[in-house]
Amino acid sequence: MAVTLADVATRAGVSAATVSRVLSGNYPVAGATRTRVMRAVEELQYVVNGPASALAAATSDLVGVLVNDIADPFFGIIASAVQGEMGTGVQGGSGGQKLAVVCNTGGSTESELTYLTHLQRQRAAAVVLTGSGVEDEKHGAALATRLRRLAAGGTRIVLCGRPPLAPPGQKEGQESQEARERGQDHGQGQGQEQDPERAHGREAARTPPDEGEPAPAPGDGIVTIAFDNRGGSRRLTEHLLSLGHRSIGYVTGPADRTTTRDRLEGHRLALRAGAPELLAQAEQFTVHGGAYDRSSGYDGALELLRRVPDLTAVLAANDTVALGICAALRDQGLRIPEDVSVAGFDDLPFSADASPTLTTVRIPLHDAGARAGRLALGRETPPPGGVATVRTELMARGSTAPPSGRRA
Amino acid sequence: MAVTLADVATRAGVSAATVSRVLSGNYPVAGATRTRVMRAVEELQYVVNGPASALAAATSDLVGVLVNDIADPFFGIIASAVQGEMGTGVQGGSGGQKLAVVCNTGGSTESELTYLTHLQRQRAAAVVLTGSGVEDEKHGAALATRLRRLAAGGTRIVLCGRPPLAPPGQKEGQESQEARERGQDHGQGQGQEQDPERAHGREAARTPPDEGEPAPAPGDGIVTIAFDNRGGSRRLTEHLLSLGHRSIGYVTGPADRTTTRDRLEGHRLALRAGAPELLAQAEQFTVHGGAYDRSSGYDGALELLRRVPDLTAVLAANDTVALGICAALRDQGLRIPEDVSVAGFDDLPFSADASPTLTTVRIPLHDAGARAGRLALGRETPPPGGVATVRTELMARGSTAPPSGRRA
DNA sequence: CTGTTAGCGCTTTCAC
DNA sequence: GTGAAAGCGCTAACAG
Repeated sequence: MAVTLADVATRAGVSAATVSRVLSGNYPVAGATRTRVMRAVEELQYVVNGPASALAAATSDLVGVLVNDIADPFFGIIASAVQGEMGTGVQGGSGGQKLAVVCNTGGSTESELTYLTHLQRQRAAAVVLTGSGVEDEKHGAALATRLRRLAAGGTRIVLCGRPPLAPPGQKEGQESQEARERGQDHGQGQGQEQDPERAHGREAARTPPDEGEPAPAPGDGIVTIAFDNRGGSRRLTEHLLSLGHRSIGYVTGPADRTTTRDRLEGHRLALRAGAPELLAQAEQFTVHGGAYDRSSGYDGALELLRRVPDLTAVLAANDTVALGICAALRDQGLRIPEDVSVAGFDDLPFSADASPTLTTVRIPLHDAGARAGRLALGRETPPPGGVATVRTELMARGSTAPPSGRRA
Repeated sequence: MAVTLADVATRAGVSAATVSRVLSGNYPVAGATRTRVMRAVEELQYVVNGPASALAAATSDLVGVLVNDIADPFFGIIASAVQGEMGTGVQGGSGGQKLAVVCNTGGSTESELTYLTHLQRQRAAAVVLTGSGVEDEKHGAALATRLRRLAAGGTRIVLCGRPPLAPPGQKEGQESQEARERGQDHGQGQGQEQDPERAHGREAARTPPDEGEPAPAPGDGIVTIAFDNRGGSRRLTEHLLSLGHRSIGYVTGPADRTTTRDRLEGHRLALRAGAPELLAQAEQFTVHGGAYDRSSGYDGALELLRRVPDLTAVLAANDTVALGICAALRDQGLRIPEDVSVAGFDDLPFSADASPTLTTVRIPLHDAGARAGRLALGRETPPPGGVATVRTELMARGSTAPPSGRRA
């Protein structure tokens, strides 16, 4: 089990320090010596002892990636992109490569905290938290504290796909409340988001862009790549409205998630602007799904049909839920989109191949994940204010069409 | 960044050794002392330094999970199951929990080796290699050597979804060659696999089952959970044959993968047994896809249609490829299954919801992954011979039907 | 350019 | 039961 640095040193006839220098490569060493050392390494099949070097150097090459559900392609794609930036690709070298640790929280807040502890134990170089956060007052505070402590300890923190942390002193949710208000008067619903950044205008204005060196982000150094869920959802509902739908159901994601809230808000904003008369009965048209999964969509659609027999369109929390909705509708003998239109969210790979092809909102998951990865490595300058909002794009496809008045 | 064991010790008025004992819990400590220590830990927000303890204890709590493509649900499901066994769930404790590190190799052999090095550096407690291995003579040897060295160093190795390593002295591929021969006369094609274990009969016979203590597996201690790809594929083709198809195309996965080979073999076995006259033109009906992805299916189907205009059925390397095939077929104005039947493999979640629902072969990915996880932790006794083969099940659904003689 | 010298923070005998 | 002390294997100043 052994073979240590010292063994290599002896074998090569040099000191341990020299071997260390050769291996880490960040120090001048004579060519001949280097060769000799390398040969000894080869012969002895020496492999660095990670823990020992992490201890001595007080740094580790671990980067944690927290995901809510690794079996869900939404997270798989992001995780894959993050990892793609770690440089452990084909280049085989031994340079500054990091090891991305994908941690599956299952959406549980405790699990999230537990993993954070693990990563803190390992003195992780960075942590990327992906996807929807949980909207719990208590957890939010605990999480924020923990993250800031980690950041203070030198671990880079990147949030990807969730809103930025509320500022320290501030009450949970207050920030988003404000953004919500502003949301009402932004965008005219013509597909193109005018300025997603404005949703976090105040944050963004706080500090001027850092130029040059990949510096720690402003404020607490925690960087955020948010998704414009609200805007995308709004445009999606506008699309339905413009097709002539007036009986639009909505199957949401889990109640306490930021993503769920934002998407629902976007939907309501569109209604308010384009068909305010529908707002009164909004609750009746909304089913709160228990999870971002297929069965949640299946059951939700059934419930919706029960409540609103003349439904002409259903919006889903995401593409997977939409698939479940489609299955339920079909089982009820309804055709898509002739009888009922269906739309998802995320534009996962299977959505373009579904039958009919699924209307949805595209989030550039891969790009966002890659950027998060670069940020985590400090290879990219953080956006001004530490927050960037990623645009989303309406993908109008075959599963939505004008209502045909099947019954009524 | 600090707060060390010593700080806690001082605060609690005990020695560092005592704090260590309290924290690891595997040593008698007076109740009062324990309480005092715990309080100090709380107050100081102490978090163990992983590298330091790993160095001192010469063990780590990392478990590596190598996957070919984390964005593919096939791997996501397995990884999720493995991680589910690590016990980092809600139980929050600090006991023998392990941290599962999901590593995305992208199917690259170098990347696989690189990750193994990283993991070895970290002195990982176990490594789980999932999915199809690459059939390269050179790589196979390098990988086997590396794996055995890791195993010798105390790291548990589990292969999940790929065939067992060839015995040390033996030539690559020889083992499977033999199994292949035997495959020809096993099973009468009636859906139920008679005895998948027989495929590795020789291995299995080598050593009697270990009872009692989760002992290191027999032989080199490397445990394998293989999937019965060949049997499943065979039954799938039999299904098509029994529906009356005689013009069956096949879009394979990447050429050098064990999974690709096994599934193709199963297909050929079924043909040989049920419709030997088709064997002669088999090559013409086979398109070698470049990857396990959608576009590979799309392009493959187009090519197949070009070669064989009167095609009545297409088999896909997996479900994702099948989706691409469906898309291509539809784009050509063909109906599924009326004009052409399509079948996939794996039974990923979306397959049951596809339209039409996809005929495929189910692999119990979650169960297999969970078992691999338990094996990796030494919480389950290895199967006799160190190899278990997981059964696969034909899921006949809506995408396959008798040929209708659309044209001829 | 290379060797020497201290630790990094924790675990673990070995005494008390 | 608890403390003292000796490293685990490596890195990072310092000297040469």
